[in-house]
Amino acid sequence: MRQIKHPTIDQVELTDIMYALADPTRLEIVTLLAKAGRKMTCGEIDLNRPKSSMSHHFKILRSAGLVETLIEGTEHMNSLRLEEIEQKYPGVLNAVLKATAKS
Amino acid sequence: MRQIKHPTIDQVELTDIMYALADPTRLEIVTLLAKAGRKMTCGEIDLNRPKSSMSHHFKILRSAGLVETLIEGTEHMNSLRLEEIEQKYPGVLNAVLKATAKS
DNA sequence: TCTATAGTTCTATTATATTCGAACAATGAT
DNA sequence: ATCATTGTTCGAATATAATAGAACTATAGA
Repeated sequence: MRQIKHPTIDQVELTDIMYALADPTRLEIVTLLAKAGRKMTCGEIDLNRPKSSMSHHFKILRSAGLVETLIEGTEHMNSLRLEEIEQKYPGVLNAVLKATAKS
Repeated sequence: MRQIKHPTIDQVELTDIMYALADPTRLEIVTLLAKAGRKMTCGEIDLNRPKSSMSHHFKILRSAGLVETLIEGTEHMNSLRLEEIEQKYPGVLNAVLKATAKS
């Protein structure tokens, strides 16, 4: 079962995270993952956009180090890399999530 | 003395802030302003780029609500809108500044 | 093996951003 | 008035990103 490659946390730049979160669709994906607090498939995160568009956004979230995707069968299980990011950039992601949680 | 218009804090979207901070040049401007903790002219913030490029980045920082620019004579005095942004998005900007302060 | 499912990758189109020289505007000083 | 200073705006080139249909890959199940 071939898995997707992710950046190690030390490869993650702050500007990568900012860039990934600058898109409303991606911010919503991240918010939904945080609210759920569990792994979710791409299909579960339905924002009324074509698969290819969603896949594009997931790819950017992964390359920014925000999301980890594990392949399980035909499904891709996505989760936030919250702890790792908090370790490297304390408070950043949590503050963003606190802000999006209100709306 | 005609002043530049800025968005009110309630007009500032989180994605605007993320977008503005996603550019390394702009993140550096914001970091320098925070470190200085005072108003700075555009000229003081010398990142070895042409005036027009710097002006462009300041414009985006202003439109994102991150920077306030007051015209004083021929100089444009820039400052971070830290308190306002902290009020609306608690922890976000401070966490980013804490991250950039280390490097 | 055939089929369905989940998601990626390819490709093209369109939209946005970045960069920076040159021209411009506003102020202050001589 | 003229000139220097500070920064903006314009314009055009180049680069990067978003969008989405179509083809493709990998796995699971019948």
